[in-house]
Amino acid sequence: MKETPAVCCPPARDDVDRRPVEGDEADEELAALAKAIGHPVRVKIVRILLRTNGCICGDLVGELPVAQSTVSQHLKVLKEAGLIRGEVDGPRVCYCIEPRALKRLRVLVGGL
Amino acid sequence: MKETPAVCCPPARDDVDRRPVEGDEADEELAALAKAIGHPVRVKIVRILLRTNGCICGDLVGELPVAQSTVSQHLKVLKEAGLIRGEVDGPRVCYCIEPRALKRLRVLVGGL
DNA sequence: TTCTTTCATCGTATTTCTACGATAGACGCT
DNA sequence: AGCGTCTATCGTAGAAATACGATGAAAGAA
Repeated sequence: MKETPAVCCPPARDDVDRRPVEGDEADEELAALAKAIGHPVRVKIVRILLRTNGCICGDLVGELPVAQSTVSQHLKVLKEAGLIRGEVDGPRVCYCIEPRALKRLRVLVGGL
Repeated sequence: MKETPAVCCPPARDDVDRRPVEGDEADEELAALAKAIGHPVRVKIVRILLRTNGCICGDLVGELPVAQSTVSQHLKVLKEAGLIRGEVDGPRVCYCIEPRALKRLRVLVGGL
């Protein structure tokens, strides 16, 4: 009954995001978020993390057609963009989506 | 009264897009679209083209902090991603948004 | 035709991205 | 302590992105 650690992935807060949807800052923000998901492997990672919302870890490597170090790099890109979060769970690391960032991306794209 | 040529920018068709929202193809598609807007200057270009929906031309260069050749390159990226369209109007070129592609991007991001 | 304007393309330099294998650190287990 | 597992980081190599000035092609104006 312990398929997924479920250590991380806290329940999403659903408060309102008051940051502007356009302007120079929003442009930079949108560009950065878009760039982060601007790679097929990273799209897949996001999808996997959403699907297994109990957020898996290095099982990602098994699901993706690239080497472990490459997956780690992509995870780093997503993390630096704020789209995911990693939490150490013993010897492994549990990644999960940062729902606020994803929502922000949707808002910014929707604002176009 | 002829601020903008208004030569291109046909009225947007609003038929339904039946392509899947996930799967390998959708992943590639989303990654490509996201990558295209994954640069601040290109975000600005998209915004300008949306605002002046009568689609302007090289006035873009005046609005952006980069050289003419660089703007041209960014326009090429957006065009190759299918997000914009250019139509020759005498000596100048009139660019405008491809609404279907933008909608597709929204759908794909929304599908995450 | 010649000049001017508008834009794309070329050539180039610099930076960033992508991917891999190898290595090292952290942790649990024996 | 020693071992195996998991993951990040390093080092490297090749590809792609970004930016610029210079050049060229196309169209209208003189």
